[in-house]
This record gives sequence, structure tokens and C-alpha cells, in this order.
Amino acid sequence: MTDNHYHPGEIEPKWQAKWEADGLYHADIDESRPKFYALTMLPYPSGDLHMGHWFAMTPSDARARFKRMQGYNVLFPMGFDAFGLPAENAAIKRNIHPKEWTYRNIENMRAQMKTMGAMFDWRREAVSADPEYYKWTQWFFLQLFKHGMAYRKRAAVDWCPTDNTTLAREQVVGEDRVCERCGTPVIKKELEQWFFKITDYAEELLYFEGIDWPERVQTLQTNWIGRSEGARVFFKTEGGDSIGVFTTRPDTLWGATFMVLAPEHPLVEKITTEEQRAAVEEYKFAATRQSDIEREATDKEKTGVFTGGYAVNPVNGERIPVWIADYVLLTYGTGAIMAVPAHDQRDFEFARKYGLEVRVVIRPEGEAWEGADLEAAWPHEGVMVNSGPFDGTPATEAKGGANPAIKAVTEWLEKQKFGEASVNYRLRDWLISRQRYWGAPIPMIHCKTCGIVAVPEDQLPVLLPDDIEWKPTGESPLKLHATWKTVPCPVCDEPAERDTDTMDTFMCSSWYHLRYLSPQYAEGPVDMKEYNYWMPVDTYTGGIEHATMHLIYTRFFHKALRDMGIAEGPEPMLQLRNQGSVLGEDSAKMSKSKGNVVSPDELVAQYGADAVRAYLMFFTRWNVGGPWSSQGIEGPSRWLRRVWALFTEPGGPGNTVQMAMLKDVRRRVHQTLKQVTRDYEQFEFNTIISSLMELTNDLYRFKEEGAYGTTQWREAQEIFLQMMAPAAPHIAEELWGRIGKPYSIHTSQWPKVDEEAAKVDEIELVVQVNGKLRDKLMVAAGTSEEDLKAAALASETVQKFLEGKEPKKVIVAGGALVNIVV
RNA sequence: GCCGGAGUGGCGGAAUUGGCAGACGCGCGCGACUCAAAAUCGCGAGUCCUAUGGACGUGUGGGUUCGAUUCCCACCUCCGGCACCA
Repeated sequence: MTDNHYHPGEIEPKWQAKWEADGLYHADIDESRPKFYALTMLPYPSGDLHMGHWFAMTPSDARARFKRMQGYNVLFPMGFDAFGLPAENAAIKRNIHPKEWTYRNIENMRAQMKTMGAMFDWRREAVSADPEYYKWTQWFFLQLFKHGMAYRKRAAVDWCPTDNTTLAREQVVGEDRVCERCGTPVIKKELEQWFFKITDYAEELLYFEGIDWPERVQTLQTNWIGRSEGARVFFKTEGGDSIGVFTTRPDTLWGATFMVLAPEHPLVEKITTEEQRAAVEEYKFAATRQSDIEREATDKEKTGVFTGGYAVNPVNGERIPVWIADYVLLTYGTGAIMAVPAHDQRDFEFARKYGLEVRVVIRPEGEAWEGADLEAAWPHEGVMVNSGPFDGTPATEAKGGANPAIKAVTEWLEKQKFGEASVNYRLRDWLISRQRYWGAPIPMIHCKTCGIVAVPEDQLPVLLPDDIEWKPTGESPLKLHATWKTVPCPVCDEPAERDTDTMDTFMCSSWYHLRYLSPQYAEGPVDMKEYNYWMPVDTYTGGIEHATMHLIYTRFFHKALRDMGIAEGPEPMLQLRNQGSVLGEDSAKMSKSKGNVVSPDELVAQYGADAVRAYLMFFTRWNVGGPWSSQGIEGPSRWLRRVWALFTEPGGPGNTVQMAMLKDVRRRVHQTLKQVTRDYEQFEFNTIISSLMELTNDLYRFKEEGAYGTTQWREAQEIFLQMMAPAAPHIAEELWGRIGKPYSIHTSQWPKVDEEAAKVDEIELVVQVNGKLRDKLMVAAGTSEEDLKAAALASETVQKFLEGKEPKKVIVAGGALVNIVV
């Protein structure tokens, strides 16, 4: 570094080494300072750190650094979500052990991450595939099991035929119902699996009070949970069995002219008459052969079969036929509906097709509609008719109890004991069993005599064996292991079998924020001393794609732990911010197959980490993202070189230095500080960089005008470097030293805005005539409205536009604009 | 179908409380330096016109207002979520 130019390739590794040697980013409990837990989503060790990781992590790092300079004791940890399918797929494809593949990738990515110059406290690193970690993942499973939150159920579950495993409902995406990971259409398989009772928390998960999460995530989660308010009503079959239905429209009960059961409904067998049995069996068989996509296609014509059985409508004692149809889903509500063809379009179509009665029970006042005349269902407002005691009750379009008809009927149903108010959710319980090897084994034992038995806590972890053969058979690889699964039953000591499935990796990531707090702690998942100091997470950053997966699971997990007395508070993460994604230069998603991948390593080698960081912060709104531009990065890169030269090259001749100019220096510095402070707070990274660029341009001019070396200049360089430090930590540290400030800029105190200095003393008065800009005048700040008006009217240009007319009205706005209306 | 979000120069984007549209940057043009190039520095540019001036201009059409990228209504396009959900 003899030529005095900016060489990021030299200064960056130098400072990274020093920061690490000094433990500059170690965060320890310090009761004397306010804590700040900044968390960014941990990566899956896929092999290489890509631009998306940089885009997620470096602005998050800048924000954490800013908080630190503001005086907070900031913890910003990092780790790896190390279990998962790609490791196993690599094993199958390339004959490399998943453990080896994973840990090699971790080594590589950790080294890559260190080139970011982020303030990660690596002592806190947690790797979910370490036995010391997954011991506690298993322990949490046992706690959930002991509290009745984990249960086993046989059900038709989603199965990915490519990944050869079951999936949670959340991992099946899109209209085509494809596997979230590999894009293969999922199929249904009837299997006995482990579930977590996330549905117990459906209601609570809908409340976001007290947490600052993006509206968008709240909407996604709310849609996903899918709350609907209505009533559960009990019909009776002629055989005396009860059929519960869920309806959002109890006010239309008198219009129920038939019932429909899902083909798989348990009562179908019993209710079907001998004459109808053959037809019913045939329909059921056809339904099972259809894929979910076919079956759930909304434009499909409705089909169904009469069971021969009848039920009794409790509200009017009417005998109504019971049908089966695949438009009724076993997985929603009770798997049975009361069909009200006059007021539900689906029921209407079905009734018309099969010649079933349509009876109007709600119609607009003054209309005389009868069911036979209807051309479509009427799901709108009106007055109840044909409804016994409720005739004349107005029905609005409001949902649930807000609708007077629904409210009245529901109350009546409860009194008559025909039914009750009920809330139904679309959310399903979380299926966590995976028929794969590279995950945390489910710590349960199946004993012929004792049934399902938990592995005693003192026997954890249930270690994953290393000697495994990977065959994509659809069976858990652990099942095929010669000896692993055989264990004595913890209760009766007879030979029993371990559960051979592993846990969904979202289970590992539901609590990693706790493991970071004490990754070496052996007495429990987390040292409560650390927990009590650091939790909750103050700021959580990551991609929106986790809205209905990780982010819903981790909230559930926290709430479940809270109810078990392990965690505290209603929510684990107080503030959430999502970054967008960096696309390839062709605006397509970066992918190897498209050949549009931009390698951060190469860019760091070419421009330096600071330039990559600054560009990622600058090029778009962080929560939006956008296409990478290999030309665009030249801008921030040039800016860093200009900043370097600005503070390392001596100033010009410095003739007569104008006091007014020095005042301008301070004004611009403090104006920028005000803006930049606000923008760091609000994650508006792009305007941080542009404000600093503007200030750079101004400082060049001031330097030219002789400001260099003055007190004002010294303050300007200090504040400038401090504002820059979170974004570009290496160059800021280097220049900080070169201007003679003590190491380290990153532990220096965030400067205070001098409001007085930031004030302008002269403003440019904008003068409009009829709302159109006509002139600009320099006036003293704080000039009275009267004087502003006078100044505006005195302007020659303005007079020209007034054309001698008298102003009707003169408006002064914000002390800086006059609008003259004629 | 329902629920969100977005639409601003050639490009990425800015405009914080309804008050100068286009900050900052990329790219482009011209110039300086250079034998030349790169780098660097300086200057220029929304569009159009009858050009020291003016008209138009933030997806489209209306509205409110002295004044609208910003608020309201309708529509178009794109993106995302949910969807035979009873």
C-alpha cells in the first residue's frame, strides 16, 4: 500500500483479521447497556454463498452496526440450517456422505461470509445438524409430546414422489399443488404420521398486536389461517347418527334441501342403502383415483351420487336426502355440508344438475322469487322468508355475528340445542415426519406391548447413524439400517423399534434464535441467564417466502413453549423486515441453468466487499429487490474511490476562507446526519447511500473552496465516516485511522444532530401563479407570511403572469412556497 | 372469484405531513488531461414546440383542492397470496 490509492483487497482482509483477533464483535451480557438482538435468517449450507445471501445479510449487518453505534449492546449471530434434503440428494447422486457434504459446505460458506465484513459473533454460531443442537430439537419434540401437542394420526397426507417424503401442507404450493422444494406435483398417501397441534393456536396466531411486522406478512398468515365464523349444526340420520356440519350461513338453514358428505366421510358406509351401494362405491373409487388438482379444479362440473339415506333438518324436522360429492372435502370443516342451493352457487349447480329442490329463504324486500325461477344462487342481502320464527328478519352481507340474521339464528340454535356458534380454520396441523435420513430422528419408540413410548430425556440425543445406504425407495433410510432401529423398550425392556422418520427441518429452525444465545450450553436448549437478557429478538430480517412456513412455525413454537413455561412473552420477534430478491441481469431469477448467476466472490475480488455492500444497499428499495447490474456497481465503487481521495489527498490552496461557506459545511453535514439516522432506523438503505453521495459531492466543492483543514472540515470527515461505517465498515475504519481517530470507528458513538447547524438561513421561495411555477426568490428563513406574499407579488416575472389582474387569493405554504390565484 | 402490493426519463430509483416531479447513480453526448486509450475531472440532457420563452408530463379516465406522484371513485396492466373452504 505504497501508492496511497484505495485498495480494498488490502485493507479489507487486514481489518477483518484485526476485528476478529480483538473480538470486536463479541456480544456479552452487559446489564449497563440496553440490549439489541438483531437476527437474520440463517442459511442452508447449499455450497456457495450467493448474491441473495449478501443482499439479505449485509444491509441487516449495517442496521445492526448502526444500532451498536447508537449505544445498544447488539447481538448479531449466525449459524446454519444444516439438515435437509439437498445433502441427501448429493449423497445419492455423487456418493458423498450428507454429513461430509454439509460440513464441507459450512466451512466454505463460513469463509465466504467472513469476507462480508459483517459483525457476526461467531462464538455464538449454531449448526442444527450438530448432535449438541439436535439433542435439544428432540428434547423439544418430547416436551410437545408430553404436553399433548404432538400426536400421531393416520391420514391422507401430501407426498412428494421425487423427494420421497411427506410434506407439511405449507410445503405444497401453488395451483398445481407442487412440492415447495423440487416443484414436483404432490400425491396423496394414506400414512400414519406425527403432527403438531398448531391449530390450537390458530386464533392467537391471527393477532399481531404489539409486534411490528409488515402488513403483507400479516395478510399472508391471516389468509393462510383462513378463519371463518359460523355455526356447527347437528343433523340426525334416520339411523340416529349425528352428522355435524359447519356453515357460515346458519340463517339459511331453512333452505337446506339436501346434505352432502365428502366421499371419504366415515358415515357414508353406514348411511348408504343397498340399492345405492354399487353407485356409491363406484363414485368413491373414481374420486380416489383423481388427483387433487383435478378434484379441486374450481371450473369442474359438480358430480355426486345419492346414498339412499336421509337426514332430518333439526330446525324444521324435514327429511332431506344425503348425497356424496367430491366438492365437499373431508379436510375442511366436518367433511359434511348442509346444501342450500338457493343461496350457495355450488349447491345451486348441484341441485339443478340432479333435480333437487331449491328453496328461497332470503330475498330482497318486494321480490317474490321462488326457487324454481332462480337462475343463480342469491348470496346477498334480503329478508328471511320460509324460515319459521325468523320470517322478516333482515339478512345483510356482513359475515358472522355482525349479520343480524346470523346472530339471531345462532343464538336460537344454541337455545334449542341444535347447534352452536363455531369458528372454523383452514389451517391444518403441522405434519413433521419425514421419510428421510438427514434430519433429527424423532425420539420415539414403538413397542408391541407398551405402544408408542418417548425416549427418556437422559438418553438424548438419539444419534443419527453414519453407516447408511441411500436408496430413494420411499422408505426412511433409517428403516433399512441393520441394527439402529432395534432398542429395548424404555418401559418393558422388551425389544422395540425406534421411529425411523426424521423431523421436518422447519422444526430445527423454529428455535435456532434460542440456541444462538448459548450454543455450548449442555444443561438445556438455552441458558436462561442469556435468554432473560437477550430475548425477544428485536429485529428479524429475511425473505418473504417464509411467511406461511418458518415464520408461522416459529411463532407457534414460541407460544407453545410459553404455555409450557419454557419461554416468555407473546411473540419471539418484535420487528420483522423482509428484503426482496436480487434477480439476474436478465430480470429472471438467478439460476445456474439460466447462466445468469453473479458470484459475490468474484465481485469482492474485483470491487471489494464495501463496494458490493454499498451497491446492494443503493440499487433498489431493500424490501423490493430487482435485477443485478454489472454496470450499476460502478457507481458505488467510484463513490468509495472518491471518498478515499476526498479524505486522503490534501486540499487546495485555501485562500480566503469564507465563514458562510464553513457554515454551509456544517449545515450539509448535519442535514445529512439527520436524514441518514432516520433512514438507518427505517431500513431505507438506498437513500442512505445517495445522501452520502450527495454530501461527498458537496464536500468536494467545499474542499475546493478552502474548507480543508478547518475545524468544520474535521468534524465533517468524522461524521461522514461514522455515517458510512455501518454500510462500508472497512474503508470507514481505515480512513478513521488515517484522520487520526482512535480505533475503532465501530465502537464510536453515533454522532448527534446539531439542529441549529442543520437549519437553513436562506431559502428559495417558490412562487406559483395558479399552481404553476413562475419564479424562485431567495429570502431569509423565517420571513413572515406577509413579507413572503409581498416579495412574491413584487417579482417582475410574477407581475407579467398576473397580466394586471388582481390576485383573488394568495396562499403561503410551509414558509417556502407562495401560490397566487387570479 | 376473494384479499394484498405495484405502475415515475433510455435504465435502477428519489420526492419524509397534499406544496419546485425526476435527487442520487448507471448509461449516453460534448469537452479537458493523454501520442492514444483506460482512469479521472468539468459540462449537458423528461418530452414536444413557433426555444433567453412556453405547453405537456408520475398506467388510463374522472373527482376533491389554490395546489395531487401523494387523497377519493372507476378502469387497465403486472406481481404475490388464497380459492368447490361450506
